[in-house]
Amino acid sequence: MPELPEVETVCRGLALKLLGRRLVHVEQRRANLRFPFPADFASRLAGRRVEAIRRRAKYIVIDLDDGQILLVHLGMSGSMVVNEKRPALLDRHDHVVFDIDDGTCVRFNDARRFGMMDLVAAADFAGHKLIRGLGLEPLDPAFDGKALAAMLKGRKTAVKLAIMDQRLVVGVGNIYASEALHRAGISPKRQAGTVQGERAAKLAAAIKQVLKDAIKAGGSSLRDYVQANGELGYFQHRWKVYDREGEPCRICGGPIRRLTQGGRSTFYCPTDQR
DNA sequence: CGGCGGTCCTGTCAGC
DNA sequence: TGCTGACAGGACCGCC
Repeated sequence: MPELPEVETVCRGLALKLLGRRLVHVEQRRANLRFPFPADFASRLAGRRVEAIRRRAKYIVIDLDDGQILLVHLGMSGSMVVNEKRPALLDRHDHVVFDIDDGTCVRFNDARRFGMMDLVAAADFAGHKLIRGLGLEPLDPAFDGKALAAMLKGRKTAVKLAIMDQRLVVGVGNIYASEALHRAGISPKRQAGTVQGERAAKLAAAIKQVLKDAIKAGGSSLRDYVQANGELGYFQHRWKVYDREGEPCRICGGPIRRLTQGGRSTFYCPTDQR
């Protein structure tokens, strides 16, 4: 899925198009994504004005004028596509279509359907099942070496799995986990609890930096990601290690290695990461 | 509580 | 060209 920088980019793109606008019509085109849609989903959204759009972890959080919040997760393959007009032909994976009061059209497209949408009263948001257990935002100043060391302390799992654990720190997915560990010079296999002190400070800084760089670049993307503004031409990031198995490390020139952790691919340089 | 494996679903690509 | 299996950005859930 889009990781934190991609979700941030989608939020910013959606805000440009939707802030202050009304949803004149919403079409829900199937009964469920990852979860069933809430009851009367489309009718509860029709006529609502968008007051704010923000991000929490990898969730898009849309405040509406009646005190409801539309919660959206893009899953692995979800995207928001904005068009000036509603297209004559929809894609088979366009699951929700929003018609906006200025005539534009926003479609939620998600081939794998690991994404989700829910409607929640603003007062119940913090206690929402999917929100309440989330960890620290990595770009929050409170997320620093000390905070990271405290959350990793005593953990026997590999550090790569730990920094992808949304209960500890949010928004770091499979790509940026590998990238941040390479930047920090830490092996993805290292036991999480041993990342303390200077190492933790370095890793926290590296996580912040890889995320910031990607946000600055407009969000990086892979093949089925479409920016919120609907433009194709998506950004090709030059990863340092991700998806570069066998290619030369940009630091030492040695081959990048791949391994499997928690069922997912990890990429790293065995020379520079310890 | 921590840690691990299974699971949801479709699309794409490498290899035969 | 067609088939098959592996793999793809997530994360919840149940089990030990």
